[in-house]
Amino acid sequence: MQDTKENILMVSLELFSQRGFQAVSIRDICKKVNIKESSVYYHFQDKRAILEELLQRFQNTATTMMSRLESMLNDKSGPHKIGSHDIIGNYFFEQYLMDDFCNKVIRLLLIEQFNNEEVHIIYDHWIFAKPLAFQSKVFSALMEMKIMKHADSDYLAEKYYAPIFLFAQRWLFCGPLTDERKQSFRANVYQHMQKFFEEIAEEN
Amino acid sequence: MQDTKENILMVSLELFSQRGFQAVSIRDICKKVNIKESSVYYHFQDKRAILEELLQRFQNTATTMMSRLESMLNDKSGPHKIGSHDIIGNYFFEQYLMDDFCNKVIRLLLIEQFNNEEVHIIYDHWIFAKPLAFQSKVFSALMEMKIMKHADSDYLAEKYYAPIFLFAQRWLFCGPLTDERKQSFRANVYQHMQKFFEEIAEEN
Amino acid sequence: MQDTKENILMVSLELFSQRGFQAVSIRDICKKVNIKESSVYYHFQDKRAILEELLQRFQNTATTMMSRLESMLNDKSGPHKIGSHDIIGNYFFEQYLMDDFCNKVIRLLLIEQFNNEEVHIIYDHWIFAKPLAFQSKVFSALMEMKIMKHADSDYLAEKYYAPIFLFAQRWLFCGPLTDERKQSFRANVYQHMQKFFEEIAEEN
Amino acid sequence: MQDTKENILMVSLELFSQRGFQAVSIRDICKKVNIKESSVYYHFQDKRAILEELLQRFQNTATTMMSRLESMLNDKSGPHKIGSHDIIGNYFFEQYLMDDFCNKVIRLLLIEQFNNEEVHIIYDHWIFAKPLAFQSKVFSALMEMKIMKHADSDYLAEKYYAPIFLFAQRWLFCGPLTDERKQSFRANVYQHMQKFFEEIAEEN
DNA sequence: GATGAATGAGTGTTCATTCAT
DNA sequence: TATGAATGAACACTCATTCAT
Repeated sequence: MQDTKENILMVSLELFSQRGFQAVSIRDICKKVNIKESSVYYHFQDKRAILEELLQRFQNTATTMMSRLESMLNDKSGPHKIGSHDIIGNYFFEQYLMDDFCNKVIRLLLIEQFNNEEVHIIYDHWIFAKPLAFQSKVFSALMEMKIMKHADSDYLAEKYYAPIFLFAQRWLFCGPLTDERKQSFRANVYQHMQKFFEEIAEEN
Repeated sequence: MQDTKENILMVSLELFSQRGFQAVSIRDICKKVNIKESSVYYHFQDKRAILEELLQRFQNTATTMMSRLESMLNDKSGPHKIGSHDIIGNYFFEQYLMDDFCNKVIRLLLIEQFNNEEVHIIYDHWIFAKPLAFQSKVFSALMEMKIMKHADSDYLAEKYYAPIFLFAQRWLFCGPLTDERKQSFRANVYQHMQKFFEEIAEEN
Repeated sequence: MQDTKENILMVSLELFSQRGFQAVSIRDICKKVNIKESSVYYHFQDKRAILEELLQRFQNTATTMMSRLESMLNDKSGPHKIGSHDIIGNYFFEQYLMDDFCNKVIRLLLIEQFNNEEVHIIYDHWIFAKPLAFQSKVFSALMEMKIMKHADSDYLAEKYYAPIFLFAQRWLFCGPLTDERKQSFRANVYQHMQKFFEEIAEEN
Repeated sequence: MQDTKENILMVSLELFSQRGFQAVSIRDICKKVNIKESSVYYHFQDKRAILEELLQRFQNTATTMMSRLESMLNDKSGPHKIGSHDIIGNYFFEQYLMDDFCNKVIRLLLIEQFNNEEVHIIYDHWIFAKPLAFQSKVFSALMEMKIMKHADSDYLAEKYYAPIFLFAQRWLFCGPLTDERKQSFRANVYQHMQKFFEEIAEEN
């Protein structure tokens, strides 16, 4: 029933994430969805409303993902598992950075942040502020549990997250999200994580 | 004489770096340059040609900057100085990432890389491949000179460059390039560099 | 039951009388009636049919009003009373020119007469031909009854009706029909009528 | 040279005066002018700007006409001539109410006054306020010159102007301005003026 | 060097209307 | 009775570009 609206959203996201919001025309979207242009306006007030619904959905998804991760910090074994990267790998990499929907929205945010202050704020929050803050909390927890040597957890979070961010930018937010690129990302990122925790272990 | 052409280029870059190539119209450019739309076509074959001239100039600048850095590797004291970050600070940060012209082109590349394979290649080259390769060579040189403990120089380059990249993205390639943002970048990045070299020193 | 149809008619008239037929959209009407656009087509064949029903109702109302006035001419005391303006004031002013429904239709006729020959004929008939002819008959009756000096009754009707028409155009068919405007109209028009009959009386 | 702009204005006026501003499309105008729709936007900022230029020109014309009439009041023989209707006939009837340009603008004002407060003000000024005030001044002048019996000049102006207005509405601002309609107007209006001045003469 | 004038294709959006439910 | 969903045609307007001057 609400197929058409969903199709419009998904096609729009695909195109917005490639060319940016402005450069995609309603005609472009409709050609791909196979509807007439006027039909779009039954489902959305205007072009902008398509963008806004996408951003809203992204923020809901990201919020859910993050609150799942944070709830693990309260489990006894949570911080361990997060350290040993199963969890981060599953939630943050597979279901967020490499998830088809989220990946496209993040590209879109990346492009639109210069145009649109609202977008810039969302981008900064979900790509920098939130992940860094979370990682810092993880390290604090590990320090409290005496698993890690006491140190500046913010600085550690940066050291830990910066390569993840770099690999993501280089492999996941450049051209089309192919399986090869995902593989390159995973290889780089898991190597980094392993070495990072080895170095920490040595220090103890 | 060639004032008008220069004005067109600079105004175009300003706008392209904010909204992306497609979303800027010849009208927008001309309004700011204070000429009529038809006049653009005396100086440039078409809109695309403006973009291409900008990309060409950027590549020339970047090439010059990089070859200056590389020529230092052959000086005896070069690798030292690069390590002690005067040089990187001056050439790579001040005259490249934070230079008005280069900063704007890099934003533009960031936006256009999804649309335009040629642009993606330029972006990847000058933001990832070249800086990482150069840094790796610096570490190799330092290792050969026994100043650094022998290790995987590519991996070290990543560890060194990733936070620089992250801070650049976060502070220099988001909204307008203000003095406050430049200062945030410098503070973050110099702290990282200092700690990085301290850690290396400790290991020796 | 037929509430919706009635609402559509009244809202349409309101809007048509302000902006003209063409400039009012089905959407505009439906927004005010609080129904969906498709619902209109249950009650009316098309947009034009709304207009036609309004015109029909107006003509019925105007016919009734006029035939009431005319039937008084056959009463002995009718022409007297018409002369002494109670009747005209009540029927022609209050229940016609200043009646909410009729006033709006007349505005609409005024606007649409240039577009639509049918409308022009209705406008001319009910605003010029009928009132002038009726007034002429009144004066003829008064002359026959020796109450007025014999003269050209058509010319007298013009002299009598022209200021009424002017005041109506100036106060009743310009912006919103406010109480102040009604009062301005009444003041102007009753002064005119009084002076007119005084002058006639003097001549006798 | 500026032929195209002039053509756009004249064709627009023709159509606006028939259907009203909103109901005329840029397409309609261009079809008649024989240009492409985009060309309109070289000459005018937008559709509204066409209307505004027409209103401006009308106001200039009307101002000129009125100031010519008023300057005659200061001539000794002016008020006489105005009374004997040569002047009014030439300036106010032939060059204003029946002038092709002014006639069309007045129709347009008549239609648009309900939509547009600015238009309503212009209409009221040039159709009611100004002509009535001028006529009142003429009568005052004639009274001072002892040519007319002293009386309420405002009231006389109304009596004099109302039939002119009625005939204008009935013959000049209904359908197309044909020669027959102009003739009907002239016949009605000159008869009224003659009788009006005869009646005044009798009173002396 | 620069512009006045034009244009064909395309922009987002609104229109009256249809029709199955 | 009313609506959800769709549509073809039209809407005002912008686009990059051309070309004679």
